Amino acid sequence: MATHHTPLHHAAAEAVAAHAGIAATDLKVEAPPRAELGDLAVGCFAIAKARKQNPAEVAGAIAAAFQPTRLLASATAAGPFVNFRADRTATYRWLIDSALRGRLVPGELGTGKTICIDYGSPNISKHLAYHHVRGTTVGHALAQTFRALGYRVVGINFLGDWGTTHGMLLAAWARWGPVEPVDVSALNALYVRFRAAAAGDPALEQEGRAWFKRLEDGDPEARALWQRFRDVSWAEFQSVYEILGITYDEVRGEAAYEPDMPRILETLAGHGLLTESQGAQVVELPGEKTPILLRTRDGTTLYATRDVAAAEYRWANYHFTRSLYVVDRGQALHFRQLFKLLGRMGHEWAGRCEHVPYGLVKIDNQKSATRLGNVVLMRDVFTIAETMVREVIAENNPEMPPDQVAEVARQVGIGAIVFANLAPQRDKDIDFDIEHAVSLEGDSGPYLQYSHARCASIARKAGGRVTDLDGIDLGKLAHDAEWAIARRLLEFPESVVRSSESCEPHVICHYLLQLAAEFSRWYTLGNGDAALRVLCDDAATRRARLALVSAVQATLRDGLGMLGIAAPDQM
RNA sequence: GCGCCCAUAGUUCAACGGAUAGAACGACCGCCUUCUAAGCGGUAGGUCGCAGGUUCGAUUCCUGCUGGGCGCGCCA
Repeated sequence: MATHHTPLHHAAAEAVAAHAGIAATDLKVEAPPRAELGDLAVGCFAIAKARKQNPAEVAGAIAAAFQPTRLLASATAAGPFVNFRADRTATYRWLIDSALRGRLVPGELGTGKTICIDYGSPNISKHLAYHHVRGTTVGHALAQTFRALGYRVVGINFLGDWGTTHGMLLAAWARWGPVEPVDVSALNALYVRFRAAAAGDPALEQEGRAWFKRLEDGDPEARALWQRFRDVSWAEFQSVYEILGITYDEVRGEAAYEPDMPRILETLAGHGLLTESQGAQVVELPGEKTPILLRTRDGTTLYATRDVAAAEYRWANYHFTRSLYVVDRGQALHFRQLFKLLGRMGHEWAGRCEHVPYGLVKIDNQKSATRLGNVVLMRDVFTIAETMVREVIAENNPEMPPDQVAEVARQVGIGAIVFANLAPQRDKDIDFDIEHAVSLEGDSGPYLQYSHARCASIARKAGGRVTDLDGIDLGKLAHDAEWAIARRLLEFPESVVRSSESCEPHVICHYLLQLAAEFSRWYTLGNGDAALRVLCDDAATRRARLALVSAVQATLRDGLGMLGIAAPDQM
């Protein structure tokens, strides 16, 4: 079952379906591997099999029977494939018009559907370390992508503001505090010191657990201190999210679910799911070697318990179509168990919950972790990236005012980092390398931004972007390099949809690299031949090319927006 | 020990079961009288970890193996 996201794909599928006695939606329409084969291809394997015929014969018959349509000019059989050639002028019109109106992607796909995305979700009182950038940028990219497709997105920051680690911090404060000023760095240092001391001292660990128990029991001193730590942390996190352009729709930490704990445990007991094991309350799950723990022998609740409450809250409030948890792969077991537990509790929506795992961000080939103290701060990496980029911007734009240089350096530096984290498949581990991450050459965020800036530059020189196609003769787009761009634009909707379905922002990253490359190839032709430039002498040709440039610019801007990357007009 | 994930060019990565496996970086050769060279073209570079299986067709799906990563009740 395939849905076709452009009228051309739809027309190609219909053309084959009409002669094959098969539904158009069952046919896959793809781009042929080489331009000389055609613009759209449909393989006849399934049809041939059903008819017990040779696929090549089927393709030949279908191609022979083809009647041109408004968008499709011709069809030829090549082996088992029917390859269609598009009517270029009609295709340009649809593509450019759609792109200019921001309607190239099917913006109605998610109408009436809600997607919850839990991402970022750091622990309070700890640094936002560089390795947090992966989940934060992936989650944000998914949120932006789903929004572009018309879904209602609830971006959730499920702050890690509860649990034993926070008891440890209180214990550390009681021992070594108070520290002034109270900021995340000071709290983080206190926590690291405590973990180091506790490593050889079980009594200290017990002290931490006791403090969490006090916190959970509502001890006023513990609560007041905890609240202060939380406020300080959130202010710090927000300043970093601002750099990334992220705003959350719901900031609701684990602590918010504290009042639900007794009810959750009662419900589980009521279902006869809860059993006792070594003093703890657990639930045995089918197919799992180890049970899921919901209550410690000290009587405190656990991550899993609060996750159950949060999942129920989200369902009750949002009735999501999908509820995504963008969390590192190391927690795969936890989520598998959590979702099984939700299912056993009778929640039919448990199947809508998905763990969206991502690989590690390693530093010098080592796993980075706050409790180990070997962290690089996200904020510091941003600053370094910005600084590295600023020189290049200033050098290449001598007339640009200093404020603007600083602003663009920020956009490009951050864009480089974000892209570097999004471009590989989620599953892959990333070894952090600032030189590579901030590289301005080759496949990178800045390459995309640069391509966009070139489009904007042309439009500036031409006196403005094209905003509608009235009076423009798109038949003037006669060069194959221009058509190559159109073919690529045709793939944008499918790429975005696939990216959303698989929760893989890298699909969009690679699509945009290809689009930018097609544009750059075309652009460079103008270096050798002034007649091939957008701003050529012939007014009609110039306007048609300008329209194409505007479509590319809009698509790059929209695509970068889905990735959470800024698209400056100059750089 | 058990479970999950990964393995493609020297390196970093693509390839929705289909047509001649593609980019980038690095190397080498070219293109600034350029609409921004942060760019473009070209050359060199691959037994798609190994062995089976399913299929008309497998880098893609299944099984086993090897190598690496991560995880496995009172952290999150």
